[in-house]
Amino acid sequence: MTSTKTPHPSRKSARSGSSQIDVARLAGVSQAAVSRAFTPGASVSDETRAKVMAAVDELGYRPNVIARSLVQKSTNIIGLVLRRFTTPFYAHMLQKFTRALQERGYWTLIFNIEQGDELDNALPAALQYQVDGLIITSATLSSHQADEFARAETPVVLFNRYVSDGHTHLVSCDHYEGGRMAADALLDTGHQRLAYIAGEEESSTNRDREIGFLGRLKERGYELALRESAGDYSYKKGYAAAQRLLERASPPDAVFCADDVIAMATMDFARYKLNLNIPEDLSVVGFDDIPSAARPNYELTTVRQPFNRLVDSTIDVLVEAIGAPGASVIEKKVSPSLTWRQSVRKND
Amino acid sequence: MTSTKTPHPSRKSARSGSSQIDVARLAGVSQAAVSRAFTPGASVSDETRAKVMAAVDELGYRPNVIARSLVQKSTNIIGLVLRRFTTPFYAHMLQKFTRALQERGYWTLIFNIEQGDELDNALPAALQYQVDGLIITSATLSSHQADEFARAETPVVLFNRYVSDGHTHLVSCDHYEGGRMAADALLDTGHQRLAYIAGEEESSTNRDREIGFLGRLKERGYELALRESAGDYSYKKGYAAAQRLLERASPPDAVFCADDVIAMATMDFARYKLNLNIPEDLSVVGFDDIPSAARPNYELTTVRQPFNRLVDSTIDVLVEAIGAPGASVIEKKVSPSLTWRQSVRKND
DNA sequence: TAGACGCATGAATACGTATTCAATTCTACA
DNA sequence: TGTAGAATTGAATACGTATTCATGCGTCTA
Repeated sequence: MTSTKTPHPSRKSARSGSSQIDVARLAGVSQAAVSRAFTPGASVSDETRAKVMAAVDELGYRPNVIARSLVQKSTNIIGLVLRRFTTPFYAHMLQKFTRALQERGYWTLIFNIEQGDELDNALPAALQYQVDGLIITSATLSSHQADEFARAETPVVLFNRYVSDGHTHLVSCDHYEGGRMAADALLDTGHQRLAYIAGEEESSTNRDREIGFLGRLKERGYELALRESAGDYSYKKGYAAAQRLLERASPPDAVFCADDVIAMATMDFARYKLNLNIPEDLSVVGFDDIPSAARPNYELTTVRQPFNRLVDSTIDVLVEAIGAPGASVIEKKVSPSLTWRQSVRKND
Repeated sequence: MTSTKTPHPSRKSARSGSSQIDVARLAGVSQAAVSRAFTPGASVSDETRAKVMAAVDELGYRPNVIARSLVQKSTNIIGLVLRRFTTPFYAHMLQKFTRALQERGYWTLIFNIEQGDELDNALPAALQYQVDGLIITSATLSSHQADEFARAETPVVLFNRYVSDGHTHLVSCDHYEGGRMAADALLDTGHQRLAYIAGEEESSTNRDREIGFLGRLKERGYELALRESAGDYSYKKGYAAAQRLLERASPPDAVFCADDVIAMATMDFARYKLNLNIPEDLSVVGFDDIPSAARPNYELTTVRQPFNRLVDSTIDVLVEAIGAPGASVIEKKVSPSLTWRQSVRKND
């Protein structure tokens, strides 16, 4: 045997500090022992564990989660696909998601898909990063895309979309039912000339809310008097849509807005540009019940999406799917409720 | 023996689809060839690359980034430590950060540190996940913590903190200068009785803004008449602070608020509860220039933090530090500017 | 006291990739 | 046509960890 054994003087490992091998050497044990000292259920004597931990402290060793992920085939990372960061509803969602996931031992990897085609970019990336699961908001999967995740056995939950393809888990607020609630709220209080301001036309949430609203109107023998579209869920677009709507010859006496931000914009335009009083001259109903809807200058009556329940359910579904791969598809629909405040006139 | 040896017929790799070895086998080449086919600069003939890609398509193979990260010692993941998700300023920051990082080929791993001690949780996790770099907002590193990152050669940039310890990169808006601008704005327009409403007392941004404001007042022979503290940057706390401030016996004629949200709350309280006119009866200056500050019902005059420049600079610094480890510490201060709107009375 | 059994341990291996190294083929030029 | 040099290739190795397997040891029971 030609000894020499590739000397490689003090290589000291380039970047990630020290490894379990370094710790093992210093502690006078095997690398396996070091690994076991960090593995909860493993079989290690208190003595070697103590030796290991002493060496760990001396070297400032930290486990390399990437290496662990490679062998365990689990990263403890959840991918979160998101498109509307600055909208209050989604900002709160993001906050809740990251917090709740952390409490369950997961970290959140963000995929921003605001630009047009970025979903096609994000999904492969999520797969390549071996995320343990994926939450998709404001987007839908093609069946081909769903297949790819199925093949990788990576569970996906669609958040606030309801396009039952029988392939992807779904957790959504019942926007359709929410639209119906808005209709009832306005009809029960005696309004006659109803309008709807749409948000993003392509989004299924917007569509479901509108369908529910119109359907309920028809059921009760009414029909929609006026319709405007903001185009997206921004304040600015909402404000412009409100202007187009309210400056018509015969304006509505009540308007249901696709979300709270549009509703707030509508109230602002009505009050500051038209000097209308709310709710005396115009009733407004929103959707979401974001925190600012409760501000004293809005006091918005709105359809409440049950925030925490939506997020918790989504994570429940995802975690369960991670634990039991191949189980059947879960579809959960969460009911909204109506939060009564001061933006609807009661003139029965 | 009773056991049937648990045959495990076609193991087929449990989770992550197929590997380069599978591709190699199918294409009739070596695993190294497959790797090279995916490595931009590598030496592969067009012929083998074609064979590889054909096999890739057939198997639906995707590179495992985790494995790659292990050998390359680089994950292309940036950690982002964040505390205030729902505050408009930080919601926009998050949006910009994820977008800009993606454009440079990085993905964002979120560390939510809203609970008290979670920074101590997040930092080790970031190190264990081998992030290529870390951006920390609304928090500061202890020198011990900074040392840990230095040892791991993981660059850290503190965002909007200015605590020069000579150890961590820093990118910040000049909040001190911003406070001075607010003072000048109010004094130049002839206000006499000035007040300040603080945000989160412990935050360095709040402190710097106040020190700048007070310092400039003193320089010009004035002093602060009244001070209130919201306690944090929420609308609710701001509203309550405004109430305490404005219901005093001799209220101010102008108030500088630690951020736009507090300023908006102040305006709302003044108008809806006290029937004051703004700016005739009370002038208000905010800080940040978030989009909603421009809404027609606020038209808030405010100190603008140069949003895009802050984010871009932060990423520039981080990327440069990743490319040149061991280089000297970078500290970049970005100047704010004043956005004039309608919430300040001009009575010179 | 012998045997059975559980616990601790280290050597070896696997995870999926990039990269070094040596060997081979190809190209071009004289 | 021969050869230097470039281009291509596969075998081997490394990255840092978890885990299997066989072994050694001590303890308990009969």
